[in-house]
Amino acid sequence: MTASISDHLLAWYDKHARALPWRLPPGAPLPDDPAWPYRVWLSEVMLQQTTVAAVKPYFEKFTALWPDVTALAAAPDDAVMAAWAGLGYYSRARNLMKCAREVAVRGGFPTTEAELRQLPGLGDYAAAAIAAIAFGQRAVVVDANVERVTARLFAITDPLPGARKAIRAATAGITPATRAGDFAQAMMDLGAQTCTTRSPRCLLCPLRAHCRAHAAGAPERLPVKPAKKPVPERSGTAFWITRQGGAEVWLVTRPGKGMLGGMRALPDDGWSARADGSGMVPLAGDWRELGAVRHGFTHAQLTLRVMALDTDSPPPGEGQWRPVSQIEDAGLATLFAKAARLALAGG
DNA sequence: CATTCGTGGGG
DNA sequence: TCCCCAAGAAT
Repeated sequence: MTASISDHLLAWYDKHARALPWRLPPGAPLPDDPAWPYRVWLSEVMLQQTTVAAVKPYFEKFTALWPDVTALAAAPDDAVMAAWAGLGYYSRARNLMKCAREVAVRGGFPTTEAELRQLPGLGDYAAAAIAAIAFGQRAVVVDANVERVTARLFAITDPLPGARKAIRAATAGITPATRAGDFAQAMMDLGAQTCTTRSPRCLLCPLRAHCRAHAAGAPERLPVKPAKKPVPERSGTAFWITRQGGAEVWLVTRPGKGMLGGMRALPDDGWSARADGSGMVPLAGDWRELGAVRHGFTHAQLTLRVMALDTDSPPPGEGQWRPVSQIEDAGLATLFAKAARLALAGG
């Protein structure tokens, strides 16, 4: 039988695999070390909808602070949320803690795809990826890279998300019985570096001869994606409330669900992706207008006005005074870090 | 099935 | 500047 797609791809991967902090060299035996599945799991969660470049420093920080799942399970919530600050999609960090604690109680990660799928924060993709990469099991791993590569290989022209079933079936058809983890990572490397969204580098592609979209002449058109909805424009106000002449600032912890859920933050006027903030100040005083910051979310574009007040009276509600000198370590999401920077610059 | 959830980099 | 989107999951 002629060499298969997976054979070609694995041979390519053996030469061209990216070296990544959470990855073994191609073909390496799986370490018999509980820290190994932990690192695979941590990287997979961090990499959800997030670029490799963005993940790297966070992966290094997390593994230095918490080298294994037991250590992470024992960490206080606010420390984990603060360490995640800036990486985005904060429900991942909340689920990360839930998952770590479940895994610590049961004495280690489960090794089957079905069991992994039951853990918080692990969906179809991550469960398959961890089963294959961490435990060497044959699992069909489909992320956005694989979706793109497979749609092109087989010239699947049905638009997403309807095409997912066919894409998954086609991916299953080329997933090998052994080295499924390397195969998945090879597909993702290929998608990230060669079979890219806008201008695929077909001349460098090991699967060029197998690719129906390349043969047809317009691989960059696949997969067909649905039109995106317009992003609404929102406005809100954040409050930089200090005491002792600006030495300490009042920070709150946002509710556990919703935008920036569970994160330490500046108090604000209740803006959301769905509605503008009220614009009302939380306490009376001689407020100063410092200006505004712009911040783009996936589903809203926000202009956040920043107002400042130095006061001796405690603001209403839960919160705590934090030293302004350590604001960089307070664990603010990027939006509020921008607002804090504006305040520190004096408007 | 559609919506909600961040952020930073590249074209 | 603007738009696109990246190792998706939860609801």
